[in-house]
Amino acid sequence: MTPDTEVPEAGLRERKKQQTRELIVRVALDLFVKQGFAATTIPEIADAADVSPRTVSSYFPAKEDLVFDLTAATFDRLEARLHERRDGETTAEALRDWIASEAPGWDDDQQMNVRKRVVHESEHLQAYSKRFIARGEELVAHSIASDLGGHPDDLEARMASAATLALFSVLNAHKDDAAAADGSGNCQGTHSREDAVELLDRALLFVSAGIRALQIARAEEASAHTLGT
Amino acid sequence: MTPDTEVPEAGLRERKKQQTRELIVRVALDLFVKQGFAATTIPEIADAADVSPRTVSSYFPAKEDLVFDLTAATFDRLEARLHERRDGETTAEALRDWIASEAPGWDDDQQMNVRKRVVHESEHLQAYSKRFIARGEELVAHSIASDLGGHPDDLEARMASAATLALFSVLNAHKDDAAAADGSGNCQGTHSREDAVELLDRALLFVSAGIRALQIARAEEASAHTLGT
DNA sequence: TGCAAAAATGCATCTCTTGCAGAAATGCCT
DNA sequence: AGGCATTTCTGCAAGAGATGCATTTTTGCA
Repeated sequence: MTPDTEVPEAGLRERKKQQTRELIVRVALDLFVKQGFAATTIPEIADAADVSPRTVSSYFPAKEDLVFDLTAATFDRLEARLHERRDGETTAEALRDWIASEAPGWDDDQQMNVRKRVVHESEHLQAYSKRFIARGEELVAHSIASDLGGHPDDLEARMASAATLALFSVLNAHKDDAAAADGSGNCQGTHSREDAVELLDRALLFVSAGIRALQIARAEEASAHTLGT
Repeated sequence: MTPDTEVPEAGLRERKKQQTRELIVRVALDLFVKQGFAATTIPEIADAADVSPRTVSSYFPAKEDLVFDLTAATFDRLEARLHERRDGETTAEALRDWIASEAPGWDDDQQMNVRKRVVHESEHLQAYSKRFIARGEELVAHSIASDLGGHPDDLEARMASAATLALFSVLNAHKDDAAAADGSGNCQGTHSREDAVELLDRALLFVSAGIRALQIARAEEASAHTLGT
C-alpha cells in the first residue's frame, strides 16, 4: 500500500506516459489536417512521434481514438461530475456546472478547432463521434432517471438526455458555419463561450417542459381510469 | 428510352441481384448468431452463400452493413415518406404514418429479432447502429425545420429530432428486456406492435411541449426587449 | 547498485477493404 | 437462334489496422 494520498500527483512515470500520449495526439492531428485522416497511416504517426507503431496502437485501440482523445476526457469529467453531485442537486444543475467549466476552453483550444476541422470532412469520423455523444446520453439518462425515480430506458429519460445532448450537434454545426464562412481554414473563436451555457439553458427549458407535459398526460390518464372513462 | 412505365417491375436481373443480397444477409445473420459477429469472417459468409468473398464486399461496403440492411431500408422509407408528404402535412403526422406502417413488421420479422440479438452483445455494433439513428435524426431535423421555418441546425429542430429518435433506444431496450427475461434465446413478439405508435405519440407530446416552451420564452424575451428591460 | 514492475518495441498473423482485370451471366436486338 | 453490349461475379493482390506474444528497455524503489 502506498503510505498516504493516492490521487494528488501521479508518479513521474505516469506523467511521462501522459506526455507521450499527448505528443502522439498532437502529432497525429497535425498529420490528419495536412493529409487527411484516411491518408495518414499509423506508422507515419509513429515516426513523427518517435515511437513504435505498436505503441500508438497500445495507447489508442482505434485510429479514430486519436481524434477524440479530448472528447473522451471531457465526457469522463461529465461522468465524474454527475456521480459526485450532492444530494438534492439536479442533473440539470450538474450539467450547467459542467458545461460552464468546460466551455471556456472550447474556443481557444487549438486541439478542439483542429479536431473539428478534421471531423468535419470525414463522414466516417462524424459517425464515430456519435459514440461519444451516445456515451453522454447514457450518462445523462441514468442521472435523470435517478432524479425522476424511473428507469434509464424510460422514454422520458431517454428523450431528455437525447435532447440535451443535441446541444453538441448545434454547437458543432455553428462552429462549422463559422469555419466555412471564414473561408480560410483558420476558425478561431467566433462565439460559443457563453453560448454553450445559454444553449444548455434553452435545452433544459425544452426538456423540463416536455417532461412536465408527459407527467400531466399521465396524471390525466390515471384520473380518467379512476373515473371509469 | 423504355416505352412506358419505368418503376413498376425491375428487370429479372435486378430481381436476382436483390435475391442474392437477401441470401447473403440471411446467411450472414445466421452465422453471426451462431458464432458471433467478430468471429465470423467474410470468406465464411461467402462460402455459406455460395458467392465469392469479393461479391460480399461489393454488396456491403462494411461487414457491419450486413447486420443493418433492413434498418437502412427502413430509414430509406422514412426519407421517402418525409419527402413526399402533402403540403400542410406535419412532420409529426408523417412520422406517425411511417411508424404505423413499419411497426407491424417489427415483432414477427425474424430478421429484426435476430439483428437485435446480435447487436445486443456487441458494443461495436451498438455504436455502429448509431449511424442509422443519426441519419434518422438528420431527416427529421430537416423536416421539422421546414415545418418551423427554421434551420435544421437550430436547437429546436435538433432537440426535437433527437428526442423523437430516442424512441428507438426505448424500443430496443424493451425488446432486450423481453429477450433477457425470456432467458432462452427465443424472443418473439412481446409487445411494441402498437407500443411503437403509442410511444411516438408520447414523444410528440414531449416535443411539442418543449418547442412551445421555447417559443414562449423567446416571445417573452422579445417583449422584454421592447419594454426596455 | 541491483531488482522487479511497467512500458515500449519488434514480429507475426489475421481480417477487412479496395482496385483491377478477366470470366461469366444476362438482356436485347437482328 | 446468334451475336453483342452491359452488368455482375470472380480471383488476385496489395494496403492498412488490430492484436497476441516474446523481448528489450526504461523507470521506480529498496
